[in-house]
This record gives sequence, C-alpha cells and structure tokens, in this order.
Amino acid sequence: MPEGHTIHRLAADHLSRFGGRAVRATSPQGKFADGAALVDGQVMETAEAHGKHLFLGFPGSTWIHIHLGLFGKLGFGTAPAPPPAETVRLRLADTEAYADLRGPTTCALLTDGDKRAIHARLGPDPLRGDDGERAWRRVSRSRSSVAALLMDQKVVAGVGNVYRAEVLFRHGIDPYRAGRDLTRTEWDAIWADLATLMREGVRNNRIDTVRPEHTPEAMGRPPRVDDHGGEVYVYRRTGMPCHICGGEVRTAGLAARNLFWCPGCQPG
DNA sequence: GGACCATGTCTAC
DNA sequence: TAGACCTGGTCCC
Repeated sequence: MPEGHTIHRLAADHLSRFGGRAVRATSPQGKFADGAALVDGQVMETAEAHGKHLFLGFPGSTWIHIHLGLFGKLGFGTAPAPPPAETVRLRLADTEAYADLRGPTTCALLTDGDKRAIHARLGPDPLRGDDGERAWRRVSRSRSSVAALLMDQKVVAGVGNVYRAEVLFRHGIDPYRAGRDLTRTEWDAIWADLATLMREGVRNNRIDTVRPEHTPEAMGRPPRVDDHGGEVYVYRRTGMPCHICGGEVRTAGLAARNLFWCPGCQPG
C-alpha cells in the first residue's frame, strides 16, 4: 500500500537488481501475457518513478508502466524463483533475482509518447527534486481544502493519505482550510517538509514523521509501534490522545478517503 | 470461511 | 459521490 516514496524505492530496487541485464518476463496470471512476451529476454535499461507511477525502460523506447493502486504489491526474491502464485501479474527474473508484481491497478506497455503524456498530467514530485512553485500556483488559487489538494496528483505527485495527514499535523494546519487561504510561507514549509519526509521514507522504506523530541522515549512514555510500521502523529490514530496536546485525534471522510487530524493542534 | 478494511484511481450518474 | 476494480491481512463466527 504505497505512497510515492515506495515507488521511488522500487525504481531503485529494480535498477540495482536488473539494470543493464537481460530479464525473463512472464505473466503467470495471464493478464499481461502479451506485454511480458514483448520484453522477454530484453535488457532493462532504466527504471524511474514519478509520483506513484513506476516506469521500467527497455530497448526501442518501450516502457512497462506500473501503478500499484491501493492493493498492488511488488516483492523481490533471490534466484532460483519458486513457482509463481496464480495471482502474479508479472514476474521479472534473471540468474540472480526475481520480482513478482501482484494486484496492480495498471501494468501496461507504453511508448515514449504515452509516457510523456503521463508525466504531463502529473504535478511536481518532491522526490524528483521539483520545486513547489508550480504546485503553489494551483494551491493559491483554489477554493478546495488543502487536504483535498495534497491528494490531487495533478497538484502534487506522490503524496498519499499518510503523508497528507502527517504533514498537515506537523505544520499545525487545519485540513479544511482552503488552498487560497494558505500563505506562501506555509506552503513553502509544507513542500520542503514533504521532500524531507519522503526522502527519509525512501531510505527507510517506511513512513516516520514524529520529530525526535516527540518520540515516546523523549517524552518519557511507553514505547509504541503504529500498526503500519512507522511512527506517526495522527494517521489511523482515531480516538487516541494526541502525542502533543493530549486531545483526541479525529477522523472524517473526505472525498471517499479517511482524513485524520488533531483539532487541538490544527485549529480551524 | 466470510466480512471488512486498506498508504489509489477511474468512471458513470 | 457511489461504485468498480485489483489483493491480502485481520478479525469474528
């Protein structure tokens, strides 16, 4: 269940295992059989990510485009690969390693032109070294809530429900505030923080957002591990006390997703 | 074994 | 905004 940091990590993982090497490609599940046959035996030349989209590059300007969606997973293993499960959409393998893709929203072949079109409809990505200027132009003109804007991939590519909730908490911003009511200073701080948090997410392969001074050890409280593997302030902590003010963390539906925030620390 | 939920996105109404 | 879609983990019977 991936946000942008996971996809950038996966791009790097593909490059380190398969970059410059010929790979066998198969689709045990069958839904990508034609695509797999076309790249089978080809050299993986590059791998890159933009937001939550992963692109694996093969000769002849041919790309495998992968979007994991909510359920998709990519798992790596060491050769020899075991018989694949029936749900594996795509298996890439060489003599050293294999990668199994399951449950993606998208796994398709693209031309260069197709790929450019995807980049064009995505907003700037903090993990691609983009600056926040283009995003600010949209945010500062929008009546939509900052919570909705952060999840809009045309505005910012790569942010998902966890980073949205956490970055707004870290900056004390009410998720329902309209984008056009943010100050430039607030937006710049959010953008810079996203870049820092997401880079750390790539490095650690998990989302941690709690500042050192707010860890349980620093605050003299019992240790805790949030059930998605990282340390967070509000994500999926509904009804629990806020680490900072002790008030109750709240949740609400916003555009078919769960929004989490602390009304005490993020006043409207 | 079944219901339900999830870090996502698209489409139809 | 509701429903669809792709999978797997957890909880409850």
